[in-house]
Amino acid sequence: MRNAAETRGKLLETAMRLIWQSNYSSVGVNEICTQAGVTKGAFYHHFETKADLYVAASRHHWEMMKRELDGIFSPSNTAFAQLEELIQLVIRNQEEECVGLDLEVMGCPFFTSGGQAGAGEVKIRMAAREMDEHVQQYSMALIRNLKAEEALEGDADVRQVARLIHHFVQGLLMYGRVVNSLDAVRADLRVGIYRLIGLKAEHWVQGSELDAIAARDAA
Amino acid sequence: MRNAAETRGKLLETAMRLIWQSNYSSVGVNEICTQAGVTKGAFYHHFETKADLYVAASRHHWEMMKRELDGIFSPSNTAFAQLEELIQLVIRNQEEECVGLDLEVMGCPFFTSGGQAGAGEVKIRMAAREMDEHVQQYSMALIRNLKAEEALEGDADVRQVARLIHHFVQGLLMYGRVVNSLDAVRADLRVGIYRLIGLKAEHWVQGSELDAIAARDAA
DNA sequence: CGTTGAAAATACCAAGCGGTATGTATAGAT
DNA sequence: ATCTATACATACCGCTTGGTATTTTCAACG
Repeated sequence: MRNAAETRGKLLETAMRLIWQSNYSSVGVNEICTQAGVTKGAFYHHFETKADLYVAASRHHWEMMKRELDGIFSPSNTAFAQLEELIQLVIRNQEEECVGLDLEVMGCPFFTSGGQAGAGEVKIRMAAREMDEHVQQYSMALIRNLKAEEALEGDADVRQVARLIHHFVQGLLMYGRVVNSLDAVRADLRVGIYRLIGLKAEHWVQGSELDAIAARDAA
Repeated sequence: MRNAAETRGKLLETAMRLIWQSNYSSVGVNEICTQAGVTKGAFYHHFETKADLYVAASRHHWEMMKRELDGIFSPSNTAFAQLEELIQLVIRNQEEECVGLDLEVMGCPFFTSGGQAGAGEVKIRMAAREMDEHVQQYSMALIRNLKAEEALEGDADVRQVARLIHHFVQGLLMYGRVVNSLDAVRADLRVGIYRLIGLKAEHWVQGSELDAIAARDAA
């Protein structure tokens, strides 16, 4: 027909973008439609409710993030490279999402919405939970890999450390959003993760190495 | 007159409670007034806008939290006792706020709202920032005290570690809210903080000691 | 070509939003 | 007793909300 897939996709991406910028309850269906260049008729043809759109948009967004993550967690990367690339992905993601906006940090769309969903909005909370579980699987894989390379102090519970990292990163991104500073995120992201996973001191990347990384990234 | 202070106080507390339960943008002025047993005329007599009420409610809430914190950080407590009591305060706060609700974790009201405030709602973000700075002062004091007792590995930047803890706790509380489980918070709160501050292993409270603490608390 | 069914547009709804205008009641000073 | 400023109540404003009902457009198929 008149390209239903494209209309649907536009709604998904527009919704995620707008909700990410502010929040679920303050973004209206009308605004989503307007920004997507679509009428309300089209909206309610594709989605039953606003909440359903949000759930679909969450999954859609995850599919794209998953591709990036799978690239990072390719077995062709060492555990250290995986960790480093993951750290930089977090920063880069924020940079990319914020171009053209007066925000420097957006945070995580799933978590942000899920964490503020009231008792009523069960679907929203469930979506956030779903995403959290996905992400934690990747964190767990990373920690296992680091453990295998004997890069960690002690022998922590893999699942727990994965959660700790998750909590920390989410909190940090939120903080970055509150103070509206990506540098605030950069300042704490790496060291927080290092401390939580108990990375042996000899593997800490810092100082001149960081400059080298920055230079390589710029190229 | 007809007890303006009480009316104002009721509005402040009701607003904080409702917004905490769901979020700033989905709680209406009407609902706040109804729940507070006050009419809209009274509301707009005491506050210019909904945002102003929120800022006032934030400060009001902080005043009460400050009292609790000052008790914990009394010089009559050792640094270890301060840490321990702080951990338990976080849990207890959540327990108390949730009685009668179908939520197990509420998170932090300032941060939750501030982190989701759009680019427009500057006042809300500022309020969150204000509260964050208050809390971090206490965290910094704690870390300095622990450092003075030589309880920490290495010599980390006090201010940074205070931030790390802040990020972690906020993220954890948010997570607890998403999965709606206070046990999820209990499971990770202590160990996350220990790892971030680099508490020497010999000072870790765990296992049987935790049971003892629980028993003492129950009494 | 005509039919059919998905896709999309238009118009509309009751309910709620934040905020205001105006009126009334009451406590305290004169 | 009167006056006044504060504290509150009522009614209303224009606008937006999520959602629906109805109609129109259009591509694919027989």
